[in-house]
Amino acid sequence: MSSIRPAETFPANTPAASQIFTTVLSHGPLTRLEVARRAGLSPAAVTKAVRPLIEAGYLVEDADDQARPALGRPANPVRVDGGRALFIGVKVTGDEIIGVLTDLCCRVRVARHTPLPDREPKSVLASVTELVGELLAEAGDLRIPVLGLGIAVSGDVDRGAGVVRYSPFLQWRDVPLAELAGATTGLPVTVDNDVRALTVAEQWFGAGVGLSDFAVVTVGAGIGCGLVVHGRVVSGAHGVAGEIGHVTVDPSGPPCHCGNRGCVEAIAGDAAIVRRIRETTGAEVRDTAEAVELARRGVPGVREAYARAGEAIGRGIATVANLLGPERVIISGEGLAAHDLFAEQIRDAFAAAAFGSADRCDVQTRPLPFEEWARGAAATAIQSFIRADDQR
Amino acid sequence: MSSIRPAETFPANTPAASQIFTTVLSHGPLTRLEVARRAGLSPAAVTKAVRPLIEAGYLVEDADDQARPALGRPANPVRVDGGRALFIGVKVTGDEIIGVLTDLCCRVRVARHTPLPDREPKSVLASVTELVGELLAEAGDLRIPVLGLGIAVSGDVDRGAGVVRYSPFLQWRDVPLAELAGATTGLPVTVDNDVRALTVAEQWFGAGVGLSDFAVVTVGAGIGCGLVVHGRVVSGAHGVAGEIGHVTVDPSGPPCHCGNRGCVEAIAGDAAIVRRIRETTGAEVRDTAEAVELARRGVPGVREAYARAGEAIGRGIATVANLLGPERVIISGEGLAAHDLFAEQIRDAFAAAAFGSADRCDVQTRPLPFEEWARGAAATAIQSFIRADDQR
DNA sequence: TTCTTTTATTGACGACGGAAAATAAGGGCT
DNA sequence: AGCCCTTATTTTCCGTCGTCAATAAAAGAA
Repeated sequence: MSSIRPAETFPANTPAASQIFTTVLSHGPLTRLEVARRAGLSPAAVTKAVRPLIEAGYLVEDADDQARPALGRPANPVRVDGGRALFIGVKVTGDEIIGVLTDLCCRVRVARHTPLPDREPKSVLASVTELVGELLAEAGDLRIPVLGLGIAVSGDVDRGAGVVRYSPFLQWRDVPLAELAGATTGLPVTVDNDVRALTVAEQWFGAGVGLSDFAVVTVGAGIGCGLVVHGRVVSGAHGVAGEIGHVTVDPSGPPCHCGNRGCVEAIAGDAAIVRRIRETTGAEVRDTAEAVELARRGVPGVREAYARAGEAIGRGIATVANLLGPERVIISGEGLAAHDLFAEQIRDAFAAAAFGSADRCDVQTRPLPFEEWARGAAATAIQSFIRADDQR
Repeated sequence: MSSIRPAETFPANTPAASQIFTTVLSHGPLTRLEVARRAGLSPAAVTKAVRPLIEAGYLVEDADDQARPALGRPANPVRVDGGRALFIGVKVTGDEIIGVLTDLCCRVRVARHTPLPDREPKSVLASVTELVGELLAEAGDLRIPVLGLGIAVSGDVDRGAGVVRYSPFLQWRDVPLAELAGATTGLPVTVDNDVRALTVAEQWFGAGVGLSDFAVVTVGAGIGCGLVVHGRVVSGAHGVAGEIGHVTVDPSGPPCHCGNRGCVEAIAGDAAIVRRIRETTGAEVRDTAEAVELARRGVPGVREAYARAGEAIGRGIATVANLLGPERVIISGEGLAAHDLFAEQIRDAFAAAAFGSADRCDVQTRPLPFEEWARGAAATAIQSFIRADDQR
C-alpha cells in the first residue's frame, strides 16, 4: 500500500560498525587508531569496519596534512562525507512548518517555512508533503539522494511506532504520522517529540558530543527539557519526560494552564512574561518582541519580570541538576533572544539551589537559529538511517 | 599487602551468561525457553550457558512439578540456588552499623547491629571488621562460603574506585574504604552510596524487578532518591544524583541546612517535622517516636505537620515523575512508620502536581525492615560478584 | 502403539572481533 | 643513498559466541 521506496541501506550490519560511524560522525576527522581508542575496539576491527563504509562512500580519507607529528608513519584520518546523502527535517508548530535539507553531517543546506492553514492532520500532512517535495527538488538539483525524513512534533510521540499519541498543541490523538508521511513522500520517516529531536542533534552534532549525561532546556512559548542519561535520550515509561515546564518553583505563584500554580512555565513562558509586564506596569504589550524592547529601554518593572523568569528557569535547572547530576545543561530556545535580560538570574538561582557537587554542572547557553528545531528532526532521521542501537 | 583471598570466581565469562543468570535471579524459576525469550537469546544459547552454571552449583533444576501444562514435554525450570553462596552487607549510619548475612538470592539469614564509638574512619573500620568477623563465623557454621562484602555509606561514593569521596554525615573525605576493608576482612569489597544500594536491591529483588525506569524515595532523617533509567542506576556525572531532598517545594518555607528555604527535607525530614510540631504546638517533642505518638493521639496541630510533610514529599515525587517519567515510584524508609499520617497527602499532592501522563506512574509504599539498608549493600556485593556489565 | 505437542539438546556453521605479526610510510642520520 | 626509528594500518590467524536446523525427550491423546 504505502509505496516507500526501498531506499539505500546503510552498510553497518554490526554494532561495532555503527558505533565506529557515529564516533567519526560526532568527533570529526579521526585516525583509525583514535577511533579504536574511543570506541574501545582493536585497530584491526576499525580497519575492517571502515573499509565497506569507504567503499560505499559514507566515509572518506581526509587528506588533511597539517599538524602532523614529525615521527612515524603519517596518520590517515577518516571523516564522514557529508555530501554523500541528504536528509530532510520538518518541525510542525502551531501555525507554520519549518523544513530543512541537511547533509549527512546534519549541516543545513536549505531551509524553508510555510504557514499552516489549520491544524487538522490532513492539512498538516498536505503542507508537509508539499514542503518536502520542494526540498526533494532542491536535492535533485544537487544530484544527491535523500535518505530519510524526520518530523518533530510537540507532545507525546511514540517514535518506535511512528505515532503522535497526543499533541495538546495540535489537538491530535493517535495520528500514525510516520505511515502517512511515508506514503505521501516515499521516504523512510522518523517521527519524534520536538525537544527530544533537538536533544539528539545536540548529542550528535552539538554541545552534548561526547557526554553521556546532559540536559537541553528550551526557553520560549513553553519551557521544555530533553535529557540524556547513560548516553541515551530519556523517553519516559509513558512517552513523556523532561517536563521541566511544570516543575513548581513557587506554590503561591501565578496559575498555570496545567492547573497548578507557580510552574516554571507559568512564570518564564513567553505568555507569562508578557502578562506579568502588563499586570505590573500597565503597559500595552502585545508580544515578546515588544516586551524585550521595553526592557532594553529600561522601562521600570519590565526587567523585573525577566529577572523573575530567569530565577524560575535557574531553579528549574537546579532541580534537574540535583536529581540527575548531568555534566552539562544547554539552554536554548527562541526565548534566548532575551538572553541578556535573565542570564545572570539563571546563573544565580542555579548556583543557589544546586546542592553539593551539582553546581559543578556546566550551564551554557546556545543561540538557536530558527531552523534548529527542524535540524533536530533531520538528526533523528540520520539516527534512524544509521540504526544505531548502541548507546553513547 | 592486602591479603584478599582470590575468592571463588563466577563462571559467567560471556555477557549472555551473566544476563541469563540475572534473569533467573530476578524472575524466580524459569524454563530455559522462558529465559531465552526474556533475555532475547536463542534457546540453544541458554542451554549452553546454563550448563556450567549448574555444574558450578549456582543454578539448580527445579523439580517443582506443579501446574504443568498437560501437553508436550514437561518443562524443566531452573532457579538460583540461594544456599550456594553467602554475602555480607553493611550499612554505616552516624551512630551504629548494621550488618546482614544474606544468601545468593539476597535473603537475609542473619542480621546484627553494633553501636559506633565515633566516626573516625579507623574506628568505623574496626567495628565493621568485627561485625563482619561475627557474620563470617555464622557463615562458617553453615559451611557456606562468603563471596563478597558490600558496604553502604551515605554521601558521594565512587563505587568503581571503592572510595568514599565525601560523606557529610561521617565527615569523611576520600577514604579508600574498599581497599581498607578488603585488607582487614579478606573479602572482595564493594562500596556504594546507601540509597543507590537500596535501589539496586529493589531493582534485582524488590518492586523494581523487570522495570527499566523507576525511582526509590526514602523518607527518614533525610529524604533521598535512587533512580533507575534505561535499566541502570543513575550515579550522575559527579557522583551525586537523586537529591530529591533538596528540591525546593516552597521558596518561602523553612530554612534548610543546605542554605536554601523550603527544600523537601526542610519540611519532611524527621528533624523538620519535630521542629515544626514544637513551634506550632509548643509541645515538648524530643524525637520522631514521640511525634507519631502525639499525632495518633490526635493532638491538634501535630497531624498538620505530617500533612505538610506529605504534601512536600508528594510534590517532590511529582517533580521526579515529570522529569523522568518513571514507571513506578517506591516510597520507603524509616519515616514510613508514620505512613498512615501522610500517605493521603503524598498521593493528593502527587496527583495534583503530576503533569499529563506522568500521573500514570504507579506510586507505592513499601515498609522497610531496619536491616533493609544493609541488605541493599549485600545486593551490590552480589552484583559485583556477577560482574554484570550488562544493563536491565 | 503411534502420533502430537512442547521443551531441551546437539552439532555444524558463520560472523565478529582480538592478538600478533607483517607491512607501510614517513623523517632523521650517517 | 641506505639504514634505522617510530608510528599507523593492514593482514592473517584464531577463538568464541550465538543461530539454525535437526533431533531427542517426555508426556498425553488417539
